[in-house]
Amino acid sequence: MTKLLIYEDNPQLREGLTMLINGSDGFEVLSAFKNCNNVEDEVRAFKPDVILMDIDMPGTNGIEGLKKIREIDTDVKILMLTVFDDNKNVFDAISNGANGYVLKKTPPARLLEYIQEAQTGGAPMTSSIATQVLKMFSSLNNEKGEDYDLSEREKQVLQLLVNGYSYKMIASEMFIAIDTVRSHIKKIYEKLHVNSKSEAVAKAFRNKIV
Amino acid sequence: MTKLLIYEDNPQLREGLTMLINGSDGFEVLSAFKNCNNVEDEVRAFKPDVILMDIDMPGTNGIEGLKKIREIDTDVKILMLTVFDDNKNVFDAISNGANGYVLKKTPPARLLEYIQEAQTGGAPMTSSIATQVLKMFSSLNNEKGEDYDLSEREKQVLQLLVNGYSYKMIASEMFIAIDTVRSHIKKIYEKLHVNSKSEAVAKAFRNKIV
DNA sequence: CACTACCTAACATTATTATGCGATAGGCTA
DNA sequence: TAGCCTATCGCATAATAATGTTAGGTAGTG
Repeated sequence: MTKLLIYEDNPQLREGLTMLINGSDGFEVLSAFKNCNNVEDEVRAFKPDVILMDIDMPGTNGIEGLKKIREIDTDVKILMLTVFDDNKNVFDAISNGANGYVLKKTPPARLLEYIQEAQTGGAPMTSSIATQVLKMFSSLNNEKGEDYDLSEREKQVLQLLVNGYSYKMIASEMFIAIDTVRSHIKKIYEKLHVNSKSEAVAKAFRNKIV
Repeated sequence: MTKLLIYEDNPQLREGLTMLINGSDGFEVLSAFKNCNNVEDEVRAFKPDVILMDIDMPGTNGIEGLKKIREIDTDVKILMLTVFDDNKNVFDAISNGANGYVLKKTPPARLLEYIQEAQTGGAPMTSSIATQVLKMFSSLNNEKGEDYDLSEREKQVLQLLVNGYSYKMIASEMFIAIDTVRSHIKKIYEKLHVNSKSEAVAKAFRNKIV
């Protein structure tokens, strides 16, 4: 028997969800609340298996509720419910340990499947949400800032600077004179609009040039 | 009519998938291949809507195939098929622009739904895969390296170094003598096991101390 | 061909860093 | 209370880095 708590401010939806779930074999709604103001106490008292959490609620919203719950319980499965596949909320929900994220318009039968999946360790997501997640993921790795038009040689020098090499070491590593290293670095500083090694290194990291 | 290409080395599964999909209204398998050796030409020739791509194939594997396709076509939907929800592959697939990732044991009916979802811009995922993705996501933001036992004051100094401040500037910013700055920095270098500003800055970035 | 960008190199000067040694003072704790 | 850590400051010196200027050779482009 899967035991649930529901947090949803809209009375119709709250009632509807409760009836749907209670009318299904193997599911039981322990209680349903219209806000998260006492979410910690409630979770502690009811010890649910799965929590359905609306994102958009007056007072303590769903993300806040999620955080509060995760402070006292890292095991209970939390399924976020939302009307929109809004980028910011998806990100916040995920980074705060939500187990799934589904749109409210999900058909009842599918919703029950999702609850089941969440309980057994899955991470059910409406596919439009999943798209958001994938986009965030790939953008995380591909966000390269400007590359400042560094020439090949300049990039090599910068890379060595980042690795902590001194001018002397760079010169010997690249088989060029130390004065040439100076020239390159001067050019790099101009292009990056900096005027010290550490600034250049910092900029290299921030813009993922390295 | 959704037009598909299939890449799958196992003949039984390849035939099975083809028959399943061709036997379903609205779907048509244009062709099925046992490896990705000529994937670019094939995709250009057939112009499919969706590609089913096995991960584990001899020769060019599914991830390589994915990359090759993405070089010539960023629109076609690519659904990765795999036996295991293996962390590394999931990550690679996602960062290279896969549109979905499903286990081979997915029931046929569900697989057809997934294909449909992928075609309409969704990102279908088996929920165990989604769990992987969420874990990766939250770990990305929480991975802090060692903090090297820097004192409060030392962290402040390091932060300013990262911001490109010179000793002089740090001194005036922190209202202390430049020689004190020197002392702090010497201590920081000892703790980080480095011996130059740029190395310290690099280490700060790498270990997310800043 | 003139122009531009890049890589190379040298010389000179000043500024900044790195390092060593020493010292005072406050706070914590065994 | 003695011992330890942190934060503060000073002095001195050697090593590096930053900046300015100049310049030869190569390659590509309008």
